[in-house]
Amino acid sequence: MERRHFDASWKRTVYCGSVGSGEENRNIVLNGWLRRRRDLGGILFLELWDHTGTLQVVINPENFSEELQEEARGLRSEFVLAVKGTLRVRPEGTENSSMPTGRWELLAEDFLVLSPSAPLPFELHEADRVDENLRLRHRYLDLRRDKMQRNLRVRHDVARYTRDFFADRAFLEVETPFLTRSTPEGARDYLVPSRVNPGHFFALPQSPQIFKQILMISGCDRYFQITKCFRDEDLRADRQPEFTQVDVEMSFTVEEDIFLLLEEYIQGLFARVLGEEVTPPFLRMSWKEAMSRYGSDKPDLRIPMEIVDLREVFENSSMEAFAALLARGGAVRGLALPRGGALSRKQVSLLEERAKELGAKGLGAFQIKEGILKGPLCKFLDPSASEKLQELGNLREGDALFVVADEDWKKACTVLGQLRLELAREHDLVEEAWRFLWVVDFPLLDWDEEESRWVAVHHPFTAPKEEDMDLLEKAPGEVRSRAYDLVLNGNEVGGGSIRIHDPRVQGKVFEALAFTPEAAEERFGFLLKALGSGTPPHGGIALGFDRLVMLLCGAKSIREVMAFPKTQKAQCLMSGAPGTVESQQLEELFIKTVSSDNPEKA
RNA sequence: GGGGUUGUAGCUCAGUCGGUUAGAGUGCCGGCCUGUCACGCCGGAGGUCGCGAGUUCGAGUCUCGUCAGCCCCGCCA
Repeated sequence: MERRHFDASWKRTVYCGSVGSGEENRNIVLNGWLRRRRDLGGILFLELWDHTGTLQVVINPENFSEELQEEARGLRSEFVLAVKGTLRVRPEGTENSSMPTGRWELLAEDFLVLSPSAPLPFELHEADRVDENLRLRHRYLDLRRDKMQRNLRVRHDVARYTRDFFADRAFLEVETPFLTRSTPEGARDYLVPSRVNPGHFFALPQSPQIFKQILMISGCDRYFQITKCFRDEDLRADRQPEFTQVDVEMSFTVEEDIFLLLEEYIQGLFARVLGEEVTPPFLRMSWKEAMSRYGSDKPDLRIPMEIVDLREVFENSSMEAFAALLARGGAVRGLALPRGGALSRKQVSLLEERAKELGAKGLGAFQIKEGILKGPLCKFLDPSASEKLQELGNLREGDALFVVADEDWKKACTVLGQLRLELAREHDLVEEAWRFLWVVDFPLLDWDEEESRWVAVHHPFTAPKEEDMDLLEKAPGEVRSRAYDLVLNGNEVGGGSIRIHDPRVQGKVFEALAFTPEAAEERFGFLLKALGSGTPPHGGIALGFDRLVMLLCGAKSIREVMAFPKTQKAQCLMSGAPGTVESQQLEELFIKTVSSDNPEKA
């Protein structure tokens, strides 16, 4: 027989998932992958899949030559087929109501195998239960599933909406370079050696921060970009070495403009992608309040548990360690767990262990059982203190209260903040909702023990609050910045700030960061020069695009919404990146490696 | 760098107190079956129990080490 091939006559006339009423009895052609096969001996049913869905194909041997019957019996999972035939309503009683196209089927008249497939390493319909390792190694198969196709499509929809949203509001999309200069502050850079400049390196951008500020100085007025950023740090479920940001910057702007713009953006996004309503304005909360009440700078407001101050209970109690700690300026904080009274001694001691792991010196526990407050610390509390404790913790019958004391107020809060998250998950206390929050008034600087100097909490170009400027020299840790984060259900989905537009202020901040004028000149000279050439007040925000898409998809990890993500060791299991290179390539770059496999143990 | 957890057939898992030939479901291969839809029925192949030591008469099981995946802490301006 003449060898047939994929010519124009075999091109699909309709997608598998989009057949519908009004098309009955038409001749159609489908192209797709064979998802399932049910061979009844005579009649043969195929489920043909493409990214739009699946349609049942009927192969009745009576309509086919011996040769094609034989070929049909040899069809296997994920073969790529073109099928010609008549679309028809299924015979009465054979409809499948659990299938979107279950009223129809294609009565095949001819088919062509376009490509065979080797047996699969895992079954596609069970991929959600399969080792992620395996899915990543065979990502082309993993992505050939409705769920992953849907995630990719949501991602596409978010990107498209984003582009339209900002373009409609006179934002200019500008590409900034990937081959750029290493920035000493912040995350580790990915480095790229320059062949034509021996011994010199590019760095892949951690964010387009400096470039977008320079675009403002250039008079671009409003800029946005959906762009990759790179950080060579350890990975998490919501962190990849390369990730995508929606980067936004505006000139002649103040915080309120950014909040309004982003709230409108988010409202439209949720309406468009999920058809759900979220209503601005979003709650705003100072960093200090967030830390104090939730022990986190990205509190999950779906959890109805709050950290409380127990100073009043313990400052005059006979628990001398706590009283002394409080007198020295330390903190005693508590977190109530509804129905935590039922926790066993073992469960409580596991929690105590966990608190220690998180850096607490210990964990005090109270439980109310049958109207009586119980716990090892009870003996230090007189009746009024005991009452005060129950009142502050808002304790009811059957509840528990956990107490952490620490010299450092922040430490006490963050330990309880982490326990809050873990307890809420364990005891199913996380409400179903979209809870947005702006966290504002971040500290500008944070003391770095290792380097024994102040470092920027956000980045070194964040503007300090005008009213805190005079603290910059006296009490750097007290200075608040004009930075803000957008938080959704405990995830930081965006962060930004009003930037410094006065070169003198920028100089002072560099000074506070212990950069000598020479070091500042060496590292950021071009920015300082630009700042001194007519800089509009400006500010902006960067949204974590992958995280946003993850939340919209209801996914547990950003890997689920990235086509080709990397593992925790920053490897691509499919392509095998990173890999070794030819020694000639290294020579060209004037690079010598110390040891090819394990430099640390060499 | 640290803590936790997982690793047994292609895949998902079971494997008792250390005991003879390591099982199930599914997939794969072969046979039967003309309205199935997770098709059904019958048969078959398929194992470096992650890897390496050790204890023991005997190790999938116990001990130590090691590798890999994932989650978390540190880190992520």
